[in-house]
Amino acid sequence: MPQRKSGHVTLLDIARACGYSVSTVSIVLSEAPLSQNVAASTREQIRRMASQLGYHPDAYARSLRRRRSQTIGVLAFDLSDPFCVPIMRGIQSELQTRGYLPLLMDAQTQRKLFDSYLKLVLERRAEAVIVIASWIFEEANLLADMEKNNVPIVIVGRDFTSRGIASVAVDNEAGGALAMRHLLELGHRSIGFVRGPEEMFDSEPRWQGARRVASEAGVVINPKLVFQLPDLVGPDSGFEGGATLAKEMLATGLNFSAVLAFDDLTALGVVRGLSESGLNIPQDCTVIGFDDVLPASVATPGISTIRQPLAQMGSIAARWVLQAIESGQPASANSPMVHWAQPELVVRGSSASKL
Amino acid sequence: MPQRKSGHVTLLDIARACGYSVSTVSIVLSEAPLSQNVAASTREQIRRMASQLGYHPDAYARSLRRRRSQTIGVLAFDLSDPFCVPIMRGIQSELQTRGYLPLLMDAQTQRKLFDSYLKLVLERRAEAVIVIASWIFEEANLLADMEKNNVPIVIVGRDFTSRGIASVAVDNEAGGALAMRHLLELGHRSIGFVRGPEEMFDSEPRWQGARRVASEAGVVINPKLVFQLPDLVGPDSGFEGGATLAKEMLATGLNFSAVLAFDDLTALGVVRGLSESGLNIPQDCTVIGFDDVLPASVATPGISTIRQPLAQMGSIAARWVLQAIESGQPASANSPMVHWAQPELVVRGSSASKL
DNA sequence: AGTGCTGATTAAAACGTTTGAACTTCTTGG
DNA sequence: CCAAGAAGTTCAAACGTTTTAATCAGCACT
Repeated sequence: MPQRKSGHVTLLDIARACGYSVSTVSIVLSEAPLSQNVAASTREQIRRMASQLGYHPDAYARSLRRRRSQTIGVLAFDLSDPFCVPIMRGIQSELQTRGYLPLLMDAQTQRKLFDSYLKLVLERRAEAVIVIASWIFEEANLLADMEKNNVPIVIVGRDFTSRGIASVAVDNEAGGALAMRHLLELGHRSIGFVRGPEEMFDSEPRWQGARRVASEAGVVINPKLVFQLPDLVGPDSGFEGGATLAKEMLATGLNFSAVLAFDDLTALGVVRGLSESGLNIPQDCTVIGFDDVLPASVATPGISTIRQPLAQMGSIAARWVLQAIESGQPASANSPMVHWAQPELVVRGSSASKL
Repeated sequence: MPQRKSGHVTLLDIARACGYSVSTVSIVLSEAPLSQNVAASTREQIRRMASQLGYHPDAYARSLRRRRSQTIGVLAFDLSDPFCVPIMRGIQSELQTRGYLPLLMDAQTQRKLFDSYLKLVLERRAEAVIVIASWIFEEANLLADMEKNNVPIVIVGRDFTSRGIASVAVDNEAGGALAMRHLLELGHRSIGFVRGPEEMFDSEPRWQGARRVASEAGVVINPKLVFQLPDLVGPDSGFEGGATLAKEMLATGLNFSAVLAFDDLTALGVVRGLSESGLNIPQDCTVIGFDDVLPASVATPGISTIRQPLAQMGSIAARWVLQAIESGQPASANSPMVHWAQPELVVRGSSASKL
């Protein structure tokens, strides 16, 4: 075991150990095109020595020289949102096959942290950035700082094309429509709604979709049964809100046999609120959510929901940034691209036909 | 805007732009001790120019030169396990205050991926590694490769001191005891058990703790009511298993008024199984889980559970590796350290007294 | 014997920083 | 008037790679 000063084996160590130059060793170990010209015996010897000494190339030195970090920043606004992980996995598996490393960061819903990570992404010379916007958030200067250093950006979970950023998002309108159609097919006519908070972008189109389908079917929505979550204070405040509003809904004294909730956590909140008031789900009221996160499937009854193809969305975002890197264009070349992912209805125990 | 060849502003660019040498610029911008000797006016000028050009120091060049990556590898075996995220946050907030960057990696339960990330950690010259072992996993060679390059390791979620690795884990025995005591205090005497799968380390001590408390109270456990989950095929197969075993438990025809489940997902499975067989929770049967993950709290009824102080565990692990780095010792100096985190009982709607 | 080729190897420069030592110029005390 | 600091700045080497161009031996052809 050679005495190394800085704790890590370098090319030089190997070169000395087997009597070749650093260049040769580098060429062999990095499998450069030139390595075909290196004598097979030499290659063999170098490789053996490398693994014997436990050599691992220094990514810092390599990236510095190659001027490529092979790294993509992935900035999640709130990793504790179960929504994020599948997206990340989609990204990760796409990047991996192409030899890129995702540099994962969790802003923990803190804007300050988000900013500091943005700086970090620049310092670490990430070749592109993917932002997972599970939540509300407004970042105009994000655009400024990144675009200036021409680092391609794609945002997933939110349509930011109006700000000139390529976006991958679920087709909320279609999802809202899907949910409404399901309720109508079950025979429900008096339906309560819990819309998302004002600040949440997803909310409006979901509502639009639901309303469109209702009016197409000639069903009127009683505005007294339409509630809206207050602005969120935390990632899981949808649950509390759902429970509270469900009770308010009952308090109106109006009849309803189904509730369409903004998302799964809200739906779970609604179930809680209704249950605490003595109702049985789904016998007394059908409840449907949106997203299809884990808690929706393991609750009893399972929550019917509109599933987002999260992994797929992640992998599209990844493909886009890679493409942008390779073409040298900013991802938002002329007119920023947008992909609307198609959601899917998942029927579970919280659905029942109207008798 | 100066024409830069490689897309990024360097110290040289700034130096040229304001007529000083690279050294001076470096000294100012990196706030080296020498910068006190630099004229205030010079400092001012350099800083202004730097921010005007949008300079961000190159982490690669810097780390190369300083021989410190300021990076800690954080290797999660399965990020989709809700268990991981709070731990990561604990780690992250601890590291952040000390100026380290967590290099987050998700092995997605794949051993192959895990190995390749281990290699990556070495290449990226992480100064230490924290492994989040949410799941079963056996890595003897982990030790070999890391320890050889003397990178300190701490594992959280599992006691690996027998392999010479510092570990932070919950005190499962105490947790099992806590759960059992809760059931006894509610008056339950006939209790069913769903133990964790053979391969899961956590399972045995939880069971020991529960049994100890039972025998101390003179309560006998009917072995016919003790079930065990089959080996897991996926991270959420605990749910399926719980549902199936709950039905088997009913099929024994034996009486029981409470079930102690291995973890929250299993408990949710049990609730599902019992409900499908027509029982009401908690009136007909109390159910308690372990971990306190999100789905347990938002289900209706909420699942009583034993909470692990996950964030705290993460931050202890982080403190340990930092300490190891600073002292130059491997974290597992002589005898590897172990911290047993104390769990806490959380009572929710799935608990009811025996009438 | 010179030319050109091939096959194997290497020297040296570069990537963007940091840093110990050196170099000025200026002050101050003797 | 000189020695000795101090203040402000710079030189140059180093960190571990990659890569271009060069070297060198051997060999075949005119």
